[in-house]
This record gives sequence, structure tokens and C-alpha cells, in this order.
Amino acid sequence: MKAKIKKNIFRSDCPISSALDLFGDKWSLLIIRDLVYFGERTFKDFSSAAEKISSARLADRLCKLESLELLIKSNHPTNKKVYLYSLTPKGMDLFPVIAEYVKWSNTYLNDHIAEPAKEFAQNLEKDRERTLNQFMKRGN
Amino acid sequence: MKAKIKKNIFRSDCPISSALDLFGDKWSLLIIRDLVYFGERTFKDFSSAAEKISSARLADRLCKLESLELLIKSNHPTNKKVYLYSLTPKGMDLFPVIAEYVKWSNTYLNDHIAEPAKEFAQNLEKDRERTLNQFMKRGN
DNA sequence: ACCTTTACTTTCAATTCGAAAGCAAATACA
DNA sequence: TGTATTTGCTTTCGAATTGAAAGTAAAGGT
Repeated sequence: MKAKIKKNIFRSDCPISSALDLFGDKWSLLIIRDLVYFGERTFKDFSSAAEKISSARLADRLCKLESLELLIKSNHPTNKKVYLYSLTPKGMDLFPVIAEYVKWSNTYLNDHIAEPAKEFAQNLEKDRERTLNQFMKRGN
Repeated sequence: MKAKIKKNIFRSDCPISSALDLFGDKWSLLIIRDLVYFGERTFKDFSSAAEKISSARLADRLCKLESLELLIKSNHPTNKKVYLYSLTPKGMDLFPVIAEYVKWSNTYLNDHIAEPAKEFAQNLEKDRERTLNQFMKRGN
């Protein structure tokens, strides 16, 4: 079943509400996150993430994100059963959004979040440009 | 009816998913947006925004955001019928997240978004630090 | 040959949502 | 002073979205 993209998705001409209309749900940014971090992922990889997305929801989101051209689906070089998902530049450009969420959470939810993320947040505070570029030009 | 804050809100120790667990819905950031932009707002003001939130949803979100201490509710100085909502520093610190959404939308949804937002996005590109500080220290 | 893995799809009950109406207290107006 | 209106909600309810679980088909492993 394909995710249907409905017309008139946008509630207004506000850039914030429009972005939220496209990928402002509880899962889309986490899929982007995994792709930023790992570069390439399979359906199973996404399913294995700590947040435990259901397969129905995952299939739906992957389809939506693909139709938004935030990610692309390609064949595995040797295994016909597996597909590889990766970010487009358009999707990769959401990384700064993600980075700001990380910074905010590091400040206000610090005792709840995982160590590696804290370190990343600290690097962002120290030298934002460098840290972002490091990632966006195949850092990590 | 109060918005009930349930235990175990967090799906994982990821800072991104945790932030989304708190205010990753389609309305919370728009409320924050209005407060960043206007400083103070009433229930009616929020209701009048272009996205047309329903009053049930607005009441629920205001309650949640207040219990998260992202905003505070106070009395109007002269009108007992009206309440004033404004941001705490914790809420104000979400402005960089919002700014990144604006930048992304300015790049990829440019022909859909409103003029003033485009200008703001351009300023962010030119001098991010200055533009953010301008707003966060009572600019606008 | 057959068992397993992968990438989904299907089903369905529960949660969340938006639209509309209702309401009480405060205020504006006559 | 009395009545209408405004404000900030709450209530109701049908519709849409979600998560959990089970099912499926094709490919791969053994």
C-alpha cells in the first residue's frame, strides 16, 4: 500500500507550518537521523532503532519521504531482497534542524539523553560550522 | 479539561526523539513561533493564526507547553477575562530550531512561502548569529 | 527441498484529531 | 442597570491516524 500524498497539504504560507506539514510527525525526522548518521539503511535497520517504529508506519513514512525526495531507495548491489535507503541533498539539508533539536535537548533534557549525543552537542556549541560540515560532507 | 502528561513519554534516550516526544506535533512549534514573533499572545490571538487551530487543540497544547515550562500564563493587567501567554527562556531556546525550519523551507519551498519569512531566512544565511540574537534579545 | 530472512501489507482496536456547539464569567454597550 | 457580546475555554462526536500483531511473497541460506 502506497502512502497517499494528498493535495492541499499546506495549512498556510508559513515556512514553519509548511515544513511541519511535510515531515512534522513523530517518525520522519528519526528516519532522517538514522540516514544522516549511518549513510545507508535497510528497512530492517530502521526497524531495529531504539524507538521501535511499527512496520506499517515505517513503510508509510519511507514512501512519503521518498515522494518528497528527501531520500532515495535503491537496490542492494548483491542482495535482491534488500533495498538501500539514503538521503538526497534535500534530505541532508535537514541536518541543521536535527542539530538544533540535539542542542536544545542537551541543555534541557541533559540527564536523560545518551552520552554520544552529549558529545555531539558540545561540539556543536564549540564550533557549529565545523561540526555540521564534518557530518554533511560524509563525516561521522 | 487539563492535558494529561503521561509517564514514560520518552521512546528512547535519543535527544531528537525525546524533543519530538515533548513537542513534536503539528501545533506546538507554531504556538512557540507566535510567541517568538509577538512576545505575548492571548488565546484568541493564537486562534486567529492562519493555520486555524481548533480551540480544543489549542487549549490542550497551551496546557502541555505550560506544564513543560516552555511558556507561562499570566493575567492581563486590566482585563480579568484575558490571559497572556509568553515564552520562558526554555521556550525561547527553541527559536534556533524554528530558524532552521525557516531556512530549509526557504530553500526548498521558496515559491510557496510568504515574503517576510524569505527575508528573515536571507538574514539568517547572511549572519546567523546576529539575526538570532536580534530576535532572542527582544528584536523584531 | 525447506527453513529463514526481508520488506513489506493487512487487520483492527485504541488513540488522537478537527469541527461544531455549548458555557460561564467578564466586559462592552445601551 | 440590564442585555448583548467577547473571551477562554470544555464537551461531543464522527473521522482520521496510530501501534501492535499477524500474514505474505519473493529471495536467500543450508
